[in-house]
Amino acid sequence: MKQSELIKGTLSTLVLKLLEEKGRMYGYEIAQNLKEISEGKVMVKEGSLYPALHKLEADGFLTVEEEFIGKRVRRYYSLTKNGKTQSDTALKELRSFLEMMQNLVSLKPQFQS
Amino acid sequence: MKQSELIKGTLSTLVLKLLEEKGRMYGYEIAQNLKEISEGKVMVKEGSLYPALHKLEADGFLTVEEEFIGKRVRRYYSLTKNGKTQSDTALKELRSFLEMMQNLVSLKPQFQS
DNA sequence: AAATATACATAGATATTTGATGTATTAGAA
DNA sequence: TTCTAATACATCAAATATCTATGTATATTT
Repeated sequence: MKQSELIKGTLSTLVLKLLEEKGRMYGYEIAQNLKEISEGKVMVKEGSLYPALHKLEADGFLTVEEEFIGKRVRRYYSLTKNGKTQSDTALKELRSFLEMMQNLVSLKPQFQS
Repeated sequence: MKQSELIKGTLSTLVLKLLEEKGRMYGYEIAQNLKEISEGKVMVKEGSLYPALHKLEADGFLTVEEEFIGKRVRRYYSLTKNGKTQSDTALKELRSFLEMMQNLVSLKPQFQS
């Protein structure tokens, strides 16, 4: 099992969390940020990130504003009201899941049936 | 994001861990055990579990012994030597991943760039 | 001038899980 | 005793999410 395979199902939640904290980010920035704060462990690929952003937008969780930096476009994303709600829900679920998994992988034999 | 979606990529590792602890289990037993120790949160479906077991067997990580309980067959699985190694490796990776994810979802704004 | 970094995008391949369906035995409740 | 639920295996089609690869173009650094 590759480390990268484990991230499945968590990417959009991480994106929502980042946007909740930073307020406004563009795709490339999100990828760099995830890489930094995970110390190189979360290396999200463009083929994962951009479709994920498009889906979050289509689901009504993000709004986008295009800005030109010189001639190059940047698509800045922010949370909608529903996005804020979704972020809180998803984070709660993810934390609960992580706690349970920690519990499962650290169970000592003597605590089992 | 459904809780159940988050388990992706972790099922075979959980199976390996259970087998390492219990020594010898059959499929149905594994499913029940995961359900119990996760307090109903991990409800592995047959369509997930049996293919996963077959794959682990095909990869040389598990051996199987068939036993008849009355007329009903049970397929008991155990770790091979490679399976033991794989179990240790996968658990180490999973624990490291969980630790990192815990860190990501609990980061306070003031600790970010 | 060339190489690297920034910044977006999509298509096809891959992997895993789910839902649905199937077969059959056994145990317990009505 | 008959019906239901639990036990125990299995497979297939569909859905989902990610990765690899590829593409385009601008900006910066060497």
